[in-house]
Amino acid sequence: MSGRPTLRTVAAKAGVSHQTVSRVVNGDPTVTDGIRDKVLSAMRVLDYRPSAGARALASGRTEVVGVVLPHNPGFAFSNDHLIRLVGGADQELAARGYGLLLSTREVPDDAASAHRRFTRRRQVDGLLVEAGAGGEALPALRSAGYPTVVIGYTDEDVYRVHPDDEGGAYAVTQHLLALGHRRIGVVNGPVENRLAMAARLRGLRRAFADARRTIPDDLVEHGDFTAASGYAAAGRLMTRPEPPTAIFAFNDSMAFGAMRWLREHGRALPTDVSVAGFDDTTAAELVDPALTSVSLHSADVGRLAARILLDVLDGRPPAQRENVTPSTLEVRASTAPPPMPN
Amino acid sequence: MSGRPTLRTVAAKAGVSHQTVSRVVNGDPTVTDGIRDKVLSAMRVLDYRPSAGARALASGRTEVVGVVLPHNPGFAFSNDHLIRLVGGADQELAARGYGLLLSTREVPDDAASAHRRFTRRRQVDGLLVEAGAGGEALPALRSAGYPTVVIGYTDEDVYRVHPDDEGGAYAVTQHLLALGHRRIGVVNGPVENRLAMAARLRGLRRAFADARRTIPDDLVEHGDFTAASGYAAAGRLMTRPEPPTAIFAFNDSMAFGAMRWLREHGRALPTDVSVAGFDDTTAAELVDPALTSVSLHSADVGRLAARILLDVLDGRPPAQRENVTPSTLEVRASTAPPPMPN
DNA sequence: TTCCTGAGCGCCCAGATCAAG
DNA sequence: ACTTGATCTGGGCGCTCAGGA
Repeated sequence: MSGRPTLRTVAAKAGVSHQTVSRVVNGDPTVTDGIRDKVLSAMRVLDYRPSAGARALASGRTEVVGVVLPHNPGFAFSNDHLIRLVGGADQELAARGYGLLLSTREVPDDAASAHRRFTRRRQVDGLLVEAGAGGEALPALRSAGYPTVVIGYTDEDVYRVHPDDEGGAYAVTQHLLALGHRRIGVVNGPVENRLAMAARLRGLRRAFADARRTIPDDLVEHGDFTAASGYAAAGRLMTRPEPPTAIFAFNDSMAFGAMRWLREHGRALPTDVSVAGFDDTTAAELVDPALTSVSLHSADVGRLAARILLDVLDGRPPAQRENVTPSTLEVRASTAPPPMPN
Repeated sequence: MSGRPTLRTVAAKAGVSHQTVSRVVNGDPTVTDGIRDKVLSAMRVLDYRPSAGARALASGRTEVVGVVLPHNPGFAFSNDHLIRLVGGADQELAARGYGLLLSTREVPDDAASAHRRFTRRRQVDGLLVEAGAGGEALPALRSAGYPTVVIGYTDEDVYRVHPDDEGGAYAVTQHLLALGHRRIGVVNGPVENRLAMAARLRGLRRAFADARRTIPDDLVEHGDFTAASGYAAAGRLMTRPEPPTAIFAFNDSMAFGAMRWLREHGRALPTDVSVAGFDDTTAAELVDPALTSVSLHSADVGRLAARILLDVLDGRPPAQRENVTPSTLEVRASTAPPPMPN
């Protein structure tokens, strides 16, 4: 006597069997129109709502996917990226009637905790895992039989989706070369993201090669994605005997740090030195000069990852494991031709 | 023959009844130690995992709460705020064994859609709703019997949690007054957020009153939380006969817009004009000069909202409907004493 | 074809049972 | 024989699926 109507309550009211009501609820096309109307109006009158729990129990599917995100404030991934990722995934999942069970994870912590929250209770049909949040747990997930799509880069042989980091870096480099820059300083990212960083370096090298220019190999510095590390890297680059005329930082935060170093040391932006970033965070267009950066279109990444997972769940797995979404160069005021040598 | 072990499988292996296994799983203290050990080892050997669906069906509770967020890129709420909110809520929910089902919502859209995704299928025990994402649907939710906690401001008589906007605005104003500013221009936010904006105005007025200063009532402009509107508002403020010496924008984006206007019109920051914002987004410390702003400690807001919802679900509802989390002033380089009149 | 019937899915709850004090 | 505490038994939560009418 919980009060809520069930399939059978509705069936009794509509004068049909519970199974017929089930067919109506699930949009079975073999239901006669007259019966369907009767059932629908009974459902409306009783304010019937199906029970996800009962359905999950009987069918073995929950129609919910788990999303595992890293959650380490101010490090590695921008909040902009994460929230757009989730928004895109949610949009795609909602369109197909799926729910999104979220688990954030403090990144240095017990390895498998976030996934286990889902899989230990069998509340999800599959998983979307941000690479930084749990690449190391993938074998366990696979053996547990959970279809998984990784968002980002991984060595594991799983479905994965990532933005076109190589293409983005290519576009930045090409843009800087076209402006006339020859000595381009690079602020590389941390080893935790070595696969994404490798892709960006490939794009950089390819752009130099296509322009038939030799890449100055003494101009790569490392940072850890924080503004402070970008500041320090800019200092190291600019105090070399032959400093660069442009700095390409592998994320926006480091680019902002580099801009700060340059301003504090009397360089005019962008006339003395150009700066470009990566990720196109909201801050990029708010700083002065606005930062040229690569937009990853994070919502598209989330959408595609969700679509692939749903396709796998529907039994039509995509042909390729690795899927790439386009990224685009956003040219803003922070990049300009290098100063004339005189 | 799905393969997965059930309570009864474990029971058979351990030589006890299924109900005893259930008691072990649920931590019933009346289980004898010897039996508990036998059951636990059987569970381990069989890799038993409880089925959330079956449990939900039998108990009527899902141990999942729904979180409804607005999702309108670049407007009204910063991504920083949202993601920290969710992170805090998730942390609290996870600690009590609850899951977090997320639904993002494009804000101008069909009113109740996001909540209905949860409630129509009865997959959640309660809801956390961002005020901007669904205040208008609250009566419907309440009548449907879903315990709900609103994050933000609302006129409805529901549990709600919001940061101390009034205190934050008080702190900013007091800070500016202490620096010597008398004419403080205000860039107010949009009417959609009128309750939060009213709280900030109260803080502003109280600070003037406590300092025994009269508030210049001709220095309030409106914006819509975008940088462009902050830019325009700054223009209107600074071209008055007696322009302000400081601008207090009711969010960071508008503050950035104001900074841009000031720079483009030859004002030195902060020596000619001070600027303060609200929300303390990541961009605040990346711009130059770094922006003085009010930190809302969004994760704390999310945590408290989750805790209140869980308390309601546990049958021990808090005494008060309205709950406020502290916000703090982050003083940075964008605020300084006004120029000496000469 | 369209609809119906019956048997579970894996769990929780209530009441029955059984060992001890 | 009469509590008290630990364990067991049966029924049913609301749905889907297979097979029959």
